[in-house]
Order: sequence, then structure tokens, then C-alpha cells
Amino acid sequence: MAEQAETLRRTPLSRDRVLRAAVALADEAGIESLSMRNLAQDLGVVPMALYKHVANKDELLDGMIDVIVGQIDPPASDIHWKDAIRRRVLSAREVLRRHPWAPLAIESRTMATPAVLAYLDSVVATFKAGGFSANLAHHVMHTMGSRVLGFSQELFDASRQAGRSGATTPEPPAALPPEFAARFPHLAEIAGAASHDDQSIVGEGCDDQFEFEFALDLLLDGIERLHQRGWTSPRRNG
Amino acid sequence: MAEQAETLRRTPLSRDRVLRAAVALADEAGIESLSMRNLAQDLGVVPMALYKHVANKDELLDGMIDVIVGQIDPPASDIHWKDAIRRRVLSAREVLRRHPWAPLAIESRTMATPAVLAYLDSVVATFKAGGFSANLAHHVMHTMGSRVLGFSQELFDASRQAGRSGATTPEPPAALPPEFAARFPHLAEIAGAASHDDQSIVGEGCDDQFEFEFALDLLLDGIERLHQRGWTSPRRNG
DNA sequence: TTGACAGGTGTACGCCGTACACCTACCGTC
DNA sequence: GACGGTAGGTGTACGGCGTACACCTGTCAA
Repeated sequence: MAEQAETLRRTPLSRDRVLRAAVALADEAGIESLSMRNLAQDLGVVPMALYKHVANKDELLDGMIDVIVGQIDPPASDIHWKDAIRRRVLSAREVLRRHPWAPLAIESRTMATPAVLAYLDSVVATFKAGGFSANLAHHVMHTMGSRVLGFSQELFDASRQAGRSGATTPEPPAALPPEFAARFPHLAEIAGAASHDDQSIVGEGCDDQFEFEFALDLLLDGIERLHQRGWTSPRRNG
Repeated sequence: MAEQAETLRRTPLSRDRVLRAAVALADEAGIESLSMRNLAQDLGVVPMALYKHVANKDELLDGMIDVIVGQIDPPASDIHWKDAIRRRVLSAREVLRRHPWAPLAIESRTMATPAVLAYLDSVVATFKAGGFSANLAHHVMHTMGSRVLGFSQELFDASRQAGRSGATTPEPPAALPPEFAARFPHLAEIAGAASHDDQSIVGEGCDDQFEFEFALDLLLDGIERLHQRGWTSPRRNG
């Protein structure tokens, strides 16, 4: 009996069990209560035991994000791109709404985790399958921002780096690692596809300001159209 | 001489000086280096001295945000709403780009600070001056999200509350304090203006899901329009 | 002269992440 | 069956954090 209890308690820890417990803890007690100590206690284990499964707290957060993003529905095929994107985004939103802490966590990571990149890659793929040029797909991804993830934010915002900014260090474009192109081919394709001019400045990376204004103007144009039509309510005849 | 140094060092601390120093520290060393201890050291003072000017670190962050948001250009009048909004948003973006840590800080605050509310209120005012109904202005504010602040995010996202969610406590709408209506009349007006149906569910607050889909569809429609026109580059003839 | 008070100080507490040395139970190999 | 390696849980300790609380000190009104 004591033996059984022992066995039970000793259900071996694993990276997966740690991540799930962390997500559960954040869900029910808030992300601010997620400490290595609290998490360890929930798992009936001493804090340092966790470090055998995750490198540190940042990696724990990354892992939690991946667990969640992995739950977003796979892309539907054989339907119009617009509907496919719409469904996917709403699925993402649904998933993220179950984990209210997740949007901020995703945004605060220095850069996207593999699961997030995979998701974004598949969204780009959907646009491209719908006949979008890499160029337009690029702008469109910026325009949707992280709304594509069920909330919104500039996803590729270099300013997020948090570090000592200062105009002194222009911070080179930090070319993507080669494995990146292999794993996320569509992202890789649009990464170089931002020609903001006919004389495209090749390899210049992308112009944040341009992307921001592009999205802003698309929004303002859409808003103007509503306004001019005398929009009042989505369904006039209920 | 020693006297002079004394006098200099003793330039009295003030809430304003604390906030400015905090912004400067966050700007140059990153928000993660902003601790009460580091800040105190920068000011040549002992950590606890700060607490005579700000209640705690959260209030410090709120104050820092207000300092920054207060720098956004005042609204231009006598020009078309679309141009007015565009300029204002780009001004906001410019301000926030000087403080890369600010967007995340703004998002992570439980609720908007007075300066943020004042800014949003004035943006709503611009829409209304352009002839928008309170209803449309409401949706449009959601659609722009915090892009209106130079980045993007659902601004009024209740899920941000971080706390123990759980479907068990439906969390009452938490009616706005009465002073709110007086200080931010336009926000107050649109707050109750979300009729998603002809039989408007009065006082129901607003339907996040509806707002999200409204914005998503506006984006997708705009994107579809670009796509159908065979959009390739913003300026075809350089 | 005095006493209130605004504002800076010093100490201490309980939290945090995590480095490092340790122990222990299991494994494949001989 | 003995044995060494290794995966994984433990215990202790350190430096940093936010901040409560008691204290001191200089200024100014009465």
C-alpha cells in the first residue's frame, strides 16, 4: 500500500508532464503565480527537479506556448483561401481564449517558438495556395499581425528585443539560420519578398514603417468604405 | 564645494524626476533591468526613498506609460477624419518607437492608465467629428485595436486580467466608475453603443467574439480586394 | 523655540531563479 | 550476482527582487 502510494507519486516526471502542469497552473492561478517553486509543489517534487526537464524558466514558457499553439486546428484544404484563413484564425482564437495568459506570453518571448513558426508557415502556405504572390503574402501577414493567432500584435517586431537599443548599434539584419528555410519554407520565401518599390532593395529585410502604414491604410480604407455606405449594424434585417 | 556637491546631489526627488529616470533606464538598459534598486542607484538614493513618490512598482510603470503617451501629438482639427486619424496614429507610433519596451508594458497593465484613456477618448472624438455613429466608432476602435497606439492589440481585452479565470465565475461586467464618463465622454458613449443586432442587448457590454470577427472580416475583405486587383507593389510606376 | 511633517535611510523578510554537489534507483554488461 | 554508468530527484545556498516598518533629519509655520 505504502508501496503503491510510492509508485503513484513516482509517476516519472517528464518534459511533457512538466509543461502540462505549468499550463494548468497558469490557467487556474494566473501566469504571475507560475514560479518554479509553485510548479514543483504541484508536481510533488522539489524545485530543482524541474531543471532535469527544462533548461530554465524561459524554456518552460516556450514549451508551454508550443503545447498551446500545437492545439490549433490543422489547415483545411480544398476550400477558398479566405474561408480557410478565417476558420484557422478563429480556431486559434478559440484555443488562446482557453489560456488567457498566452497572448502576452507569446508576445514577450524574444522570438517565436517552433510551433508558432510552423503555424505561421502554414498560414502563409494557405495564402500562397490561394494565388497570392510572395510579396503580397508578406504584406498581408504583417497586416493581420498576430491577429492571425487569435489576438493581435506585430509579430516580427524587432523592437521587441527589449535590449539596450541606442541608435549607436544599428543591429545587423541577423540573417535567418539555414535550417529555418528548410523547416519553414513559406516563411523563408516571404522573408525576402518585400519589394517596396520597383527597384527592390534586395536583401534589405523588411521595412517596419512601410508595413505598418500598409496595414493602417488598409484598415482606414475599409473603415471609410463602411462609413460611406452609412453602415449602422451588421444585420439590418436581423 | 562639498556644500555645492551636497546641494547638487540633493536636487529633490519628485514623482516626475523618478518617472523620467525610470523611462531613461528602461530605454537604455531594457525594461528587465528596471528594478527599484537600480532606479534608486541611478538617482543616487536608497531604494526605499522611491516609495515616497510612487506607491509601488506597478504604479511606477503606470506613471512611465503616462509620461510617454502624453508625448503623442495633440489631435489636428479642421482636416478630414481619415487624415487626422492617420497622422495621430503615426505620431503615436513614432513616440512608442523611441521606447521599445512600452508596447508590452502598456499591454501588461491590468487596465489603461488615464493618459491612455485620454488619448483613446480623443481618437474616438475624431471619428465622431467625422460623422461616425457611436456604434460604428465602437467597432472601428476595436478593429484598429491598439494599432491606434502605434502597435496592435485588443485594448479592452477582459482576458488580460490574468487572474484565476475558470468558467465558474462569469465575472460581472464591472461597470465603469461614474467619474469615467465625465473624464472620457466619448469612450463612455461608445462603451454602451455595441448593438450587435437590431434587438440591441442593452448594457450587455460588448461581445468580444463579435468584435474580433468584425475586424477579421474587414481585414479579409480588404485583402481580397487587393488580391483581386492583382496587387503587386504599392507604386507601380516608381 | 518648538513641533509637525516631508522626505531620505537602514534593516529585515519572504519570495524568486538557479548553480552545484549529492544521493539513489535502475540498467546493460561481464 | 556484482558493478559501473547514467537518468533523475534532493538539499543547500546565493544573489536579486519588491517592500514593510521603524527611524532619522532638515525645513518651516506658529
